[in-house]
Amino acid sequence: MKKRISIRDLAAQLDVSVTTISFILNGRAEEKRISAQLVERVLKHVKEVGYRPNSLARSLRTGKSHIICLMVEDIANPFFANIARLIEERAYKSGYKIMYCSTDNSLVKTREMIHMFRERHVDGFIIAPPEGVDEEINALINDGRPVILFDRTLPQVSTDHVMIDNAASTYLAVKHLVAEGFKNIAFITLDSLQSQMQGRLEGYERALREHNLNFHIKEVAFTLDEENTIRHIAAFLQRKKEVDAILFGTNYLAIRGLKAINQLKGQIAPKLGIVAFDDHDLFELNSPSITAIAQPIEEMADKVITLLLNKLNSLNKKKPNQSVLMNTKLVIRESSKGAGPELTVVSRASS
Amino acid sequence: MKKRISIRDLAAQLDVSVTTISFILNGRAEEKRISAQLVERVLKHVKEVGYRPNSLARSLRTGKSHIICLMVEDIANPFFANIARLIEERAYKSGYKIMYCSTDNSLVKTREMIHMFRERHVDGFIIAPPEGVDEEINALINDGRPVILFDRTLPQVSTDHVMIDNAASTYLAVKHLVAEGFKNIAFITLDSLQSQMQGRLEGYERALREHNLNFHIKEVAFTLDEENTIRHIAAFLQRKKEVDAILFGTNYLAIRGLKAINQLKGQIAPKLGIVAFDDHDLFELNSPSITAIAQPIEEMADKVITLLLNKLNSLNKKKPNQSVLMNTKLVIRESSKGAGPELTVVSRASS
DNA sequence: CTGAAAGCGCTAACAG
DNA sequence: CTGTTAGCGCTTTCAG
Repeated sequence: MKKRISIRDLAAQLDVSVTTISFILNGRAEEKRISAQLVERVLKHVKEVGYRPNSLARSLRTGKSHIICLMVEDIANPFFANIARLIEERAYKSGYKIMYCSTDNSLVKTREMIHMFRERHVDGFIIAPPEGVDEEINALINDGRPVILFDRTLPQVSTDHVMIDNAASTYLAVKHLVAEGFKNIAFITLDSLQSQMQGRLEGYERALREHNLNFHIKEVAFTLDEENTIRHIAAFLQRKKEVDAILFGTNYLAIRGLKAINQLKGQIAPKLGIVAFDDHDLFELNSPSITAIAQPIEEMADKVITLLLNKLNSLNKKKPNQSVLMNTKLVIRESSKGAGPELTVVSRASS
Repeated sequence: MKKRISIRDLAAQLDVSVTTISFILNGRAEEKRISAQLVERVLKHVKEVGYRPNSLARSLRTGKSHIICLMVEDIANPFFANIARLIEERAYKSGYKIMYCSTDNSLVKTREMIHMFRERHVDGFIIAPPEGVDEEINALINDGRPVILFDRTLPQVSTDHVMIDNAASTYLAVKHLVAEGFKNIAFITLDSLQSQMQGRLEGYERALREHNLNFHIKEVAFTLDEENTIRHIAAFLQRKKEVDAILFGTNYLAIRGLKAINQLKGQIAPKLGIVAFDDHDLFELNSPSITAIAQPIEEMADKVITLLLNKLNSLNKKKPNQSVLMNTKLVIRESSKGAGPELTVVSRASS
């Protein structure tokens, strides 16, 4: 209804030029040697009429928006939701707003999103990228828009990264299961070539090889819905009766796997060792409580936003890219307790 | 690096006026009787050079943005994360993008957010509002920006709503617990005056009153962190030894409550009846599995986005406001099984 | 069918 | 210190 007030109206009402007002509003009064009393008069009036500059116009003019785009695989996934929350909080404190969106790991959707955010002059990007968007992301970087990648890398893209040591995480988890006496450790993962999943697979295989144990790998199609994932996992477990422990590659695979195991009660080994990737609020309550590889979510969020703000504040100076590799923590609970520890002790600690 | 191409460049390259290109790009070629062959030439070239109109400029000019703002209490809360996900998906299919943000139930933050989104010409709002933003939201509505409220109402605001029947939900949950033989049913809730929490409280009280049972209400401060919430709940349960069942007012209270109960093993009644508000992925896996009041998330997301799109498509026609009240579903699992059903059967079914 | 031109609201170079 | 003015890139009216 009511027409928004513009800087022009303000100028007319105050009998001052728009330039002056613009300078005052942008904190350049001193620099431009505008009298303190005028500054005060303007500020007072601005407050009275509740004027707020149109940020769209400002953005169009300056190319800046104070908005950061956060693209994750699925905002309903607790890992991403929590990290998004923390990033939003920290960004907000530094005067930035966050626009987030889910990529669904879809190349097409991600491309479209990148385009649309770029058009809207988003200042920087934090992305957990699907495979294949290397080109678009490079275009972004060449365009001078800072990009931080997290959770996974992209082969062709060179920029700041925040990652966990996936291979070391699964490696140590498997060692733990072996130490607990498990012999036939399965790895239930996704059929994904993404770097983080490949890393997890690598750690699993390396640990098994070191102990001369057999691989039991089940790759679930990424596109499968919950119900079908459960069915596939259940079928796998029924077929592989020898499996005595499972390492799950992602948080939702673990949950779906637990449901599958639940349905199979009595049909499979009663005391299956279990380790999940990503911790979960309810894992400690489960019986048995579930051992999990916990990602350092707070530190990751912190690092990601710090790196981005740094880049944002030193746009022209080409700094070398930083690649941050973080350690996970194996939270040991009841689900990975085995018959008893083996005697084999291996001293190699990291990947 | 590379300068973005503008409609002006296009016009020069094609030796056609910007107007013509603009019309063609906006699908008004026919209406403006532009020759099919010219249309084709332009479209072909646009595709070749990969031109994409600057949506910021377009937005500044038209006042539209094809962006919807979704404000929830906390995007890391599974209920909100899941509904956000569904809304995003459906909006996306209709050509709208979603910007979401968490309000933290903070009045100040919410106000600021509303201002900033309004400035950026967001087309419509979907809000789960904190108390006290009535004024800002009314300003939005008066400004012609469609607003849909969900999860809770605001006393002073009249617009479309999507809500569940909170009172009926807790009422039926309590009846169920009573039928299972529980006598001292506690309600652990927030110290919040928000409509949805008040509704839940009301249903609880009504059911107890009908059965002449004692109230056992614990209001946890909204601002408490996880650890302290657990401590408060534990203290409450230790003090009230007579409590034999608990109804939790929100999903995270239920989780924190379960953790408290877990810590108190042995110190309190071994077989506490439990019902949670909001279902959760892992509730069916818990032992005992947890009975929950499940909100119809998909239907809610559907309804919310449908209502908003309707409003968006008929901006001037003032339609009467729609208030949608949805039913929840009590998913009965092991945690609410009591000693045995009582003989009392009450026939009133809804609130 | 097409072109010129007027803004949307703001910033900032330039000229007093 | 302050005002004029030229755009940012697009849509749209109005006049060919």
